[in-house]
Parts: sequence; C-alpha cells; structure tokens
Amino acid sequence: MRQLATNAVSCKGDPEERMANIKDIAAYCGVGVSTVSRVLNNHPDVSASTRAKVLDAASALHYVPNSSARDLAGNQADAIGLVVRGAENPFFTGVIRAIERSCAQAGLTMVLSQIRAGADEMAAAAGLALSKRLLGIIMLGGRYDYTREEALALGVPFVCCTFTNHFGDLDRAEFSSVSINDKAEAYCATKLLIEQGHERIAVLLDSVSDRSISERRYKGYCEALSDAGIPLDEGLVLETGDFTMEAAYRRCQQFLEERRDLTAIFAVADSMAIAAMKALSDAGLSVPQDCSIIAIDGIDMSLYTVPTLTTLAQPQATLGEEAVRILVEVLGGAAHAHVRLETTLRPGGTVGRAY
Amino acid sequence: MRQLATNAVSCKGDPEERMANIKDIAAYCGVGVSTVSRVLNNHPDVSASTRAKVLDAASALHYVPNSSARDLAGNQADAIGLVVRGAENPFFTGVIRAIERSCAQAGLTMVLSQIRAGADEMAAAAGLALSKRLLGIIMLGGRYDYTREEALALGVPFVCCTFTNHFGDLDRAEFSSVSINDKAEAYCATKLLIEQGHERIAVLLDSVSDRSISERRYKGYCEALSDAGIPLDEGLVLETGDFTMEAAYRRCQQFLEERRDLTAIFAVADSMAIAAMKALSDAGLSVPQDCSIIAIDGIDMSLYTVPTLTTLAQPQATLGEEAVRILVEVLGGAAHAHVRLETTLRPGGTVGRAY
DNA sequence: GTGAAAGCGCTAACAA
DNA sequence: TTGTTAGCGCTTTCAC
Repeated sequence: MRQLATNAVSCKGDPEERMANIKDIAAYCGVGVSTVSRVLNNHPDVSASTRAKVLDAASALHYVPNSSARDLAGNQADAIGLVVRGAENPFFTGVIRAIERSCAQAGLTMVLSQIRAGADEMAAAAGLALSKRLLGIIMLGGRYDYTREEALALGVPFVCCTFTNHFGDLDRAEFSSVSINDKAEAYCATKLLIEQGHERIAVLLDSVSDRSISERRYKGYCEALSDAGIPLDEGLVLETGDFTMEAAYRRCQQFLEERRDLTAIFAVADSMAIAAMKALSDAGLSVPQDCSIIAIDGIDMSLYTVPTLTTLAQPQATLGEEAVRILVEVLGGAAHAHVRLETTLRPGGTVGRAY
Repeated sequence: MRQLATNAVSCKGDPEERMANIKDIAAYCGVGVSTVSRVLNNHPDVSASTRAKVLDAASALHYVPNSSARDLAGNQADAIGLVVRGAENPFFTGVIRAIERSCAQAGLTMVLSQIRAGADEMAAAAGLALSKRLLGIIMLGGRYDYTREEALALGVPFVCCTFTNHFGDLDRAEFSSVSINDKAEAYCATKLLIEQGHERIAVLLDSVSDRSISERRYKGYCEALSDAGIPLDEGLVLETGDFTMEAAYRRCQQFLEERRDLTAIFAVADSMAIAAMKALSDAGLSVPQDCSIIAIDGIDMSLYTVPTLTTLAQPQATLGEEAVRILVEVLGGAAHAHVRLETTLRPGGTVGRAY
C-alpha cells in the first residue's frame, strides 16, 4: 500500500507549478526531446549552439532529472547497495563514510541497509538489488561462507569489504573482495605479545566458529602460540557471542572473577579491547602492568584511551575506496578483483613486557 | 554519462532469463495487468480466488516489483533522504541506525548523504530530494538557521533531528523537529558541576557562534554560571573549530600548557569529553581528582572510559524513531510537529567535588 | 470484480 | 545533426 503518496506531494506554496521535464525543455527551445536527452547525457553528436540553448533552458526551467524515469528507461539505477552487518562496530562507520564519499565522487547513489547481527545479509542484499535494480552491492562485515547459489540469486556483482569468502565455495572470478589477511594479522598481533614474553595470552572474540573474522583471527592466534611452543589454554579463549562492547565487558568481568593468571589479551576488535580495558580496570588490574592488550582495527577512539590502545590499524578509508573502485571497474566490464591490504602497527601504551 | 550501465547487466549465468514483471504474471494466470497491480497493492476489489492465483504466480515467477517503475508511475519514490552533517560524531551513528530501522519498518528506503562539515546541507538535501523524488528529508546535525527560502526550495517536508531552527526564520508549521533543549540541558550539566563546588569550569565546544549546538549549549553554560554568581572567564572557553576528537584533544593540551587553574570541564559532546580526558591524563592530571568532566550525548563508548564518563544521555534511538514517525505522519497529511526530548543523567565517575 | 488503455519522464533505436 | 517513436514496468482512471 502506498498510501503515503496520497497527499504528500503538495508542499504548500510549491515554487514551480510542476517540475519541468525534458519535454518542457524541448518545447521551450523548439527542439526534440531526444536532442535534449543527448545534451543532458553529454552525447557528442549535438551542435554547440543547440547544446547551449538546451542547457540554458534547463537551468531557466530549474530542470532536475527524474531518476526513476531514467532508471526505468535504462533498466538500471545509478545506485549501489551497501549492506552492513553489525553496524554497532565503530570500525565500520569510518569505512561507510569512505564508501559514501567514493560513491558520490563516482556519481553513484548509495542505498544503505543495516541488518541485525543474526539476519541473512545475502537475502537482504538480494531483495535490495532486485527491487531497486541496483548496479551492484558492497557487503560490509558479512559471513565468509557464501555459496554460489546465494551469489547467483543476487544477480548483480558484489564486493565483500573487510572480509572474503574463505569458507564458501564461490569462484574467485565471481566476486570481489577487499580485506586484510585476518589470520596473518592475528598471528602478527599475537606474536607481538609473545615477543614481549607473554605466554598466558587470552583471546577475546565473538565465537571461534563464527565463519567470520573471529574464526579466522582465532586461527592466527592459535598458530602463533603453536609456533612459539605455547600450548593452547582453552580457558583463555573468551567468546562473547557478538561484537558489542557490552558482551566483551561482561565476558572479561566474568573471566576475571574466576582466574587472573593471564598476562595479555588479544582482542579481535578495538571496541572489544576497550571494553576489556574497562573490565580490567574495574577489577583493579592495570594495563599494561598487570595485563597487556593488543587489538586489530584502529578506530579513532582507541587513540584516546588511557593508555592509548596498541592496535594493528586497518586502512579504513582505503578499504572503502577500494571497494567502490573495484565495483565501478567491474561494472565497467573489468574482471573481479581481490585486494589484500595490510595493517599498520599503531603503537600505544597497552603492551608491556610480561611480568 | 551513464556509461556504467553498458555492460553491467549481464551477470554471467543469470538465474532467470529476464526478470518477471506484472505483465508476465497477468499472462501466466490469464488476468489483466491491472488486476495484478491491485493484488500486489492490496486493493480491496479483488475476488479471493483471483488474488490467490496472482499471488501464487508472483512467487512462482520470482516476481520482484521494479521500484523505478512504481516511483515513476506514482510520481513518488518510497524513499526518504537522510542528510548527515558531521558524521564523524559517533553520537550520530546510533541515531542513524534507529532511523534506518524505523524506515525499514515503515516500508521506506533510506538514501544516505553525508556531507562535509563545511558544506551546505540544505543544498545537498534539495538536490537529493528533487532528483530522486524523495518523499521527505531528515536532517541530522544541521544548522539552526535555515531560511524560509531554503526550506521552500527543498519542496518536500523535512524534519530536523537533534536540532531545531532556533536562529532561522522558519515558521513552526513549515517543518518538524526532534531534539533536546540544548540550552536547558547545558544549563543542567553546568549546574551539576557548580553544585559540586566548582567555579572555574571550562567549556569545550566547536565555536561559541556556530549557529548550532555549540552556540546553544554555550548559552546554557553562561546562564548557569551567571545564575550562580560566577563571572565568565573567557580564557576557559575552549573553542575547537569542529567536533573531532583530535581538535578537542589539541585544544585541551594547548590550554593545559598555559594554565591549569580549572577544576572542571563541560564538554558539549561525549567524544570531545573523551579526548579531553586523554589530554588531562597526558598532562598528568587525574579525573576527577584534579579535574571533573561532564558532557552531553551518552554514546556507548563513554560507558567504557576510565572512569566512566558522567554525561547527560540523549535518547539516541528515540530521536531517530520519532524523526521517522513524524515524517511519516506529515506525509500522511498530519501537521508538522516539534518534539522536545529530555536527557537522562548517566552518572559516571568523572565528576567529583571541587578541591 | 475485472480488463483495456493512457500515461509517468526518460532513453535509444530508427529515420530523416 | 536532429526529430519521431516505441517502449521501460507500473498505477490508475474508465468502461464493462
């Protein structure tokens, strides 16, 4: 039911009687509509004088193209969809900003769809793409196990931003991705702690088998321990069930009530690390004297914790920009691409030597 | 130039030959297109049997309505625009989430446009609204001084979210707003500090004359001081020039190099308060022993600072939900509304008695 | 209760 | 270089 439309139109005192369309312009300067269309779309085969005339008319009549009509006629919208899973993670907001900015620069509209943590982003994406005839989709923070079937149902090209299809059966030629190497970076973070003499290192994550970043980063953590000859202590694997700070805080708090024989924490996200710092502080432990912390993300906020969070910073802006760039290229006919970016160690004050 | 559209369509191995449209459905079950349209739009005058037939056909054919065509025929999109000024403020992300959620529930698509701090959000909004034939606009974090002329150029109803038209010449009947009473809440925050014995209270803000929240909240700060008989010390007015944490940090740092005879800070935003806490800490001052801090916003993150930030929490979700609710009602023909919400004191550990 | 037909504003053949 | 025309998929009178 589109009841909304009923009396929504007449905004009192509308400046123009009716919005001008290309027919009005055509009539106004005595040319055909196709000529107007050509001018408006920068087609070459128009004489300079006609072009000028049309352009003048357009601005005189306050012409604004109707994108619905455009989209309908061209069977495509000038829009892409951005489907975000887990928008509560502050890390994403920087990426979203970059994506929005890049879209605007490329002349694309961005349609945002944020979905609940539990929901199926692929279904959401497919709905969006189909009904809005979107050009493509960027998925932010999704599952790593899309199937070919899901991908085909989408019907438009998509790029995974901040993650890839590690656990799925997608062909690399069927989708694009921009992300860091989760496992390698987690290995790196853990190793940094080990090099400081830490052995009882907890890992703070969503779930060891979330088919997503937690799972991958957990693997890197395990491998780093194993390479250093440190046995995995399952009691130090802190699963929170989601990526909220609240869950991270509670999990740490609960853990600290049971045992305190840890000397470091590797958190899979900055926001979780910040929550952990709070839990440690509330438990009377100080960072990094009693417990070191390292994370992966590099959100703005972690520059302002006390002490400053030591983290492997992902290039937020680049992640977003690359996602759009790749999508635009794919839309232009290029092959799908997979970009792997690296983090930068942003040294802070949360990592010290093991006591 | 819409070159993008060229070879974007044929996603290899498209599941269906071509997307089904209502004509296909009509043919499939031997009825007219208008009947199909009626069913799809829940119009009453259709026999139950036909309705069922059409619905079956629709799902059998994987029918997805083409919103461009709908919009064109109905001369309206099922979409509203959200124009955000200053998306770097984490406070907004919670509001945006709520708006997006509410839109989805109301069956509306949300088109997001984030604009640079300096840019003119009204111009951006007008462009969006006109070309996309949007139903309405929600402005998040904009200027308080829109003129009637600007509002008329928009052409669609709009609601100001988190702010209002305090300095403009808009008629209250011409727009809606959902916000807190900035001045009163700032008065409140400042008074809380005064009640703890503080007299040398700094205020941390964008600019005392930003025609926006800083200006309004500054007024509340001044009034609270004045009511308490405390003279305004202009040296304690810390203007940052924007709402970034970086600027807030630097301004505080610079201030602390010059003088330290303050006992409290009122920050107009949580994020700025967090940056201030860092600056104090880096200067060797502790909160709240050496300096108390209070802010307005209530972002998630400030629950996890050490100590927890004392803040007047705005109802983020409600702000967003109300904005959408009002817009929907206005679109349905209702009069414009102005909702004033109140903050909730979220006690933390950053306010103590003056030494 | 249902169908035929006329657009919505635009793009893109196809003619001229 | 330009104009004419036929749709794009849908909604909505207006007949039946």
